Amino acid sequence: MKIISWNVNSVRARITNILDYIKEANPDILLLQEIKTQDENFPYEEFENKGYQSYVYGQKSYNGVAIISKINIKNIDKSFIKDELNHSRIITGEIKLNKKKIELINIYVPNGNPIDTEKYTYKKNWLKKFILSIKKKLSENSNLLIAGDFNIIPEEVDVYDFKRYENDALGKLEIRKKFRELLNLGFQDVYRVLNKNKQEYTFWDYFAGSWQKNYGMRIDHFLLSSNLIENIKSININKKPRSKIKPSDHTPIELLIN
DNA sequence: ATGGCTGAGCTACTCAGA
Repeated sequence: MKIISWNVNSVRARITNILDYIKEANPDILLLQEIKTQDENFPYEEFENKGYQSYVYGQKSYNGVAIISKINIKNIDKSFIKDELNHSRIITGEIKLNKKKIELINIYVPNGNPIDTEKYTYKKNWLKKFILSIKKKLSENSNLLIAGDFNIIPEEVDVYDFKRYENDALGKLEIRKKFRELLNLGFQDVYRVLNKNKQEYTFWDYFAGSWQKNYGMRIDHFLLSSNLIENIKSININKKPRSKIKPSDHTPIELLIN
């Protein structure tokens, strides 16, 4: 089973790129973030024509997440946390894999910049609530897959120049500790487990030739419950979509699991 | 490098992103 996570930065502006990518990558499940549209304007038909059903938690202009799937997803939930700003940032659902019931948790964590504003407070509170809900979920189901745009640089190796981000909402120790807190609940950062020291990124700014200079960061992640680690076949950051015309600033991460 | 580039909503310009 191939599960892919991708912050597309508007599903409608990106629809051609996404459909081209699906044709090549052929995912079973595609977890999208930042779809930037309300449910009623979501391009359901374009995905349906390719054999996918869409489960959408949209929002006008900003945020928004969706699960695009060839297989049936059960118990779709859009209220994993109570979001204090009513942002659409989490959609969850269940799949069956080798008799294991796996909960898919697709997230778009707040950016949090600038750090001296309420945006940073919102990010911290959001992560706090999220971790609490994960703890609760773990007491019901120990097979969790959390994927998406975490807006967290886990370690110094995960960004082209850490010094520039140590006082940024993506790289501050306080935020990176939230990531560690999640791992300590019994999760593995799948990319890092399979690539001990590799420096690869999932995001490059549109500005100042960041892509060309490889000024990127690894902020999109797959976290998997430790007891699912034996099921992993591979994980791959696919840089190709970032090199296309009219790209998202993020590129997809592809997980193969059996 | 607190800049610069992109998308949405809207139709001039702001907000948000990271």
